[in-house]
Amino acid sequence: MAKIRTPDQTSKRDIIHAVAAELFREKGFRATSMRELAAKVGIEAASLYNHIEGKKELLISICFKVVNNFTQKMNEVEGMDSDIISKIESLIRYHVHENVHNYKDVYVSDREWRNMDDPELSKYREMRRSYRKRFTSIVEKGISRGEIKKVDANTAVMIFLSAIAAVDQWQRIVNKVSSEELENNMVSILIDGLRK
Amino acid sequence: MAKIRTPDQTSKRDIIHAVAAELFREKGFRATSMRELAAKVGIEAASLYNHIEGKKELLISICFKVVNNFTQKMNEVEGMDSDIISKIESLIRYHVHENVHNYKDVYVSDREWRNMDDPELSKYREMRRSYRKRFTSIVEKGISRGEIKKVDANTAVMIFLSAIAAVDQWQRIVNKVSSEELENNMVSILIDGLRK
DNA sequence: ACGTATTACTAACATCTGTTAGTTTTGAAA
DNA sequence: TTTCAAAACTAACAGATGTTAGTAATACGT
Repeated sequence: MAKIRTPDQTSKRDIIHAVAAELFREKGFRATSMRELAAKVGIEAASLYNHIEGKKELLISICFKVVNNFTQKMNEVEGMDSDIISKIESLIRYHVHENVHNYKDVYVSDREWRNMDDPELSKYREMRRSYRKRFTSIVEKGISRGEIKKVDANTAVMIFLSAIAAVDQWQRIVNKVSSEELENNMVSILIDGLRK
Repeated sequence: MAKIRTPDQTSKRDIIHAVAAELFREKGFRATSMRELAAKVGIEAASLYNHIEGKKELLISICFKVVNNFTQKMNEVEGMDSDIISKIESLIRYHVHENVHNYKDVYVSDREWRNMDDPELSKYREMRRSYRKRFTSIVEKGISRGEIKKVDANTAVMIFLSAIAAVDQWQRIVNKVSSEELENNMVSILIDGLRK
């Protein structure tokens, strides 16, 4: 026999997934062709199918990798023994961190998930919905405990998630300011507002 | 001669543009076919070309309509004789209003502009960049006047714009809460923060 | 009612798409 | 060196795409 499972540090499959995330982010899922992806990997389009199952599978894999990470973080935070503001701060910092250090996958998951089909589409939507609901519950608990002023919890969570999701669009800022500084700025503005 | 310029209240061209915005929003520019657009208008695909120049022209028209509106509003606000917090509040309220009442065009302009080509693409990017810069300048003036606490102005503007751009994704909230209530919630959270 | 500009239609084009079939090359275990 | 699975290649498919050409229907000013 020969060439049995070469568990290279980075398999070609992983390379393809990484390049796909890069292209999906730059041009969008639909605007990225398998021939273009293959060229960037350095092989012919047909050869991709020795490593992956298809174009849609690439998107599904990226989207669920991201959403699983956030769900896991939410599990951690919910189990924390701390005040509500600290929990929210933890979540904001994690979002910023992921959007800076894992921005390709996160961006694709945020912007291109519409291109999935059922049943994955439904499952993905449900996971996102559940995440937002858990986030909202934390804010509401903060309000009832008096740690947070009375605002619409849904609106607050909407602001957090969308503001953070846009971090990667502002590459200039990310380049100028360090990730940590960015986290601090966002926490300060979101939690304490603008007014002096 | 016959059929000279029928200035109907809503020309077929306007209808096509409106339906296009609806489809581009729902499925994305690339995923929307001219045959699908035509079917929703009630004609054949080829007939569209009696009214419009092509698919790309539809996107260009939508994107610049939106960006021109925001630029005009910025002109107004810059000319206002009021304190900085009021100016920012005006901009936030205008963004929320547009995102609720003109959400199809705004969404397409925000999310699908990548599908334009040069020279429109460059011009569009420059207009957005200019708008953000002017917004940032307002925040910075607020800081130097002592109306606003010392935050990174770029980060603050990023939070505003992205948070507001996501309003339309939260249809449940928009449906439950009135546009005015939503404006008030967002102004409160963004300007005064969460902490009690 | 007539004439004509507008608008709709059918048919087709050239191109691009994701994917499959079949074949050859490659590279490590034996 | 032999052997054979892994992985590359070429060629082609079937379908969708935006758009054009050519033609028929339509509706309005006269």
